Amino acid sequence: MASPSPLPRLRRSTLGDDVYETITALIMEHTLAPGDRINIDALARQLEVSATPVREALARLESDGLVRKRALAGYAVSPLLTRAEFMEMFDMRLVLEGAAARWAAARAGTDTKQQILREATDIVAPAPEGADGWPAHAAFTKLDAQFHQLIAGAAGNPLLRDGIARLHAHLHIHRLYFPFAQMGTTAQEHQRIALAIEAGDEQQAETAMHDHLNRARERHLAAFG
Amino acid sequence: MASPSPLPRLRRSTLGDDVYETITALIMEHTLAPGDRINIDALARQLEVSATPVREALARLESDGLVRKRALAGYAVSPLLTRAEFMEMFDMRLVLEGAAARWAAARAGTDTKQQILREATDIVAPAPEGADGWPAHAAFTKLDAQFHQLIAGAAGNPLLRDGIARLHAHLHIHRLYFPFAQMGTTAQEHQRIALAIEAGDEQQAETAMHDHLNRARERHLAAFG
DNA sequence: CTAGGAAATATCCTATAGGATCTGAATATC
DNA sequence: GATATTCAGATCCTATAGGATATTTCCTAG
Repeated sequence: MASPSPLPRLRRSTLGDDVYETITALIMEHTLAPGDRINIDALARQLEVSATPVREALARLESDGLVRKRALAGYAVSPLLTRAEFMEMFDMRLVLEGAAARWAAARAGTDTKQQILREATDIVAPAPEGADGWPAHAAFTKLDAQFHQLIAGAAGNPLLRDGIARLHAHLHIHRLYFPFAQMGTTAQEHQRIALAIEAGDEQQAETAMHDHLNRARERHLAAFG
Repeated sequence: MASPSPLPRLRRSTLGDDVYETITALIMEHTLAPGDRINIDALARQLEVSATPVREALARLESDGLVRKRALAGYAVSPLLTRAEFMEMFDMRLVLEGAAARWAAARAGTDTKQQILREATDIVAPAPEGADGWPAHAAFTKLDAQFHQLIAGAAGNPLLRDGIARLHAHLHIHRLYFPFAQMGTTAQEHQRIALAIEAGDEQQAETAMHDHLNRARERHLAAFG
């Protein structure tokens, strides 16, 4: 037997890391709903840890923008976006994801481009068991996020990828409040983006991404009454 | 006497907030240099606080990207950017600050536009006491950052402003390692940006900002050998 | 019934203590 | 001399305790 590859490090995380991930998930799943006060002591009891790692996790989440701190009064989940904030976020998406599409068209390798095309196609048939309504919507939302995340990664700039991820975390929290997606229309929009990226056409990729985002914005605006 | 306006809240921050700001300043001033290990206990002793608010401040700074954590081994100041990272950061600046210039041209009010013009002019005479060399460089760097920050604010999108601020924090850490600025050239570039913004010419504002950033990139590349 | 104040309780924040793990120096082995 | 092992001390992480502050509840006066 040749020399074995080194064993993977068994553990390089702490309780604080676990708590951070747990709280993030609680927020994403709306167990901690937007605007909710976060009771540190109660949460620590539920998680069966002391308040110390909970506080540290919340400090990180504050800088992530997912929670807000009021000194001496504790933390709360960041509220749902106002209509104005929603518009600002889409403006920012236009800037960042437009650039991501452009750079992906310029830089992505063949394998990645094929994967982007596959993801654009997969979105049409998201529900594996003929599910309908909310489960279909959830599956679609997940695939939509994967598609955008894939392009963000394909752009080849970690700062851009992280910036888009931050926006998507906020967007994800809002998914319960958005109207059910129009999957056919979105799929076509995704495919136009993917085809432009595959063709290496930077300008067309950006235009298609802008088109998609602007239409998504209009679709989502119904949630703001 | 009409009803008095409510008195300002006397204090709405905690020791942890103070520690966060102190550590940020230590990093910005290179008292904690890039790559340095951060000894939590020693730092807590120096600051005459317990380790608790220090750990919380570091948790926030981790999410800010200014420090990195290695579980069970503690924190270190994020290292200086590699050449590749520096290039990625400038690509990101082109995207974000290009958009900021465009939006500022479209949205800024007359007062703000005048202020932008003033700041572009002020950068020519940064040293109040005929100082030379490093103090002039420091003063220039500060005014340069103010100019960019002003435009980011004038863009009217808080997400964009925050994104640019994050980039600038990283850039600021590197200022000790960059060549002395060519103030005359930079002033001209700033003025071109400011004039385009004042004129409300979005495209020209973005082009001028791109031009400025690309030239700044070239000037700074000497620091990478 | 409403408003204001006081008291009780809960929560937040920080210091301290202690166990787990890491780091670096000293020592042993080849 | 180079490398591996051991060990002591330092450091990190988390739990606990206690004081400060905020929030909630209760009571009283108008």
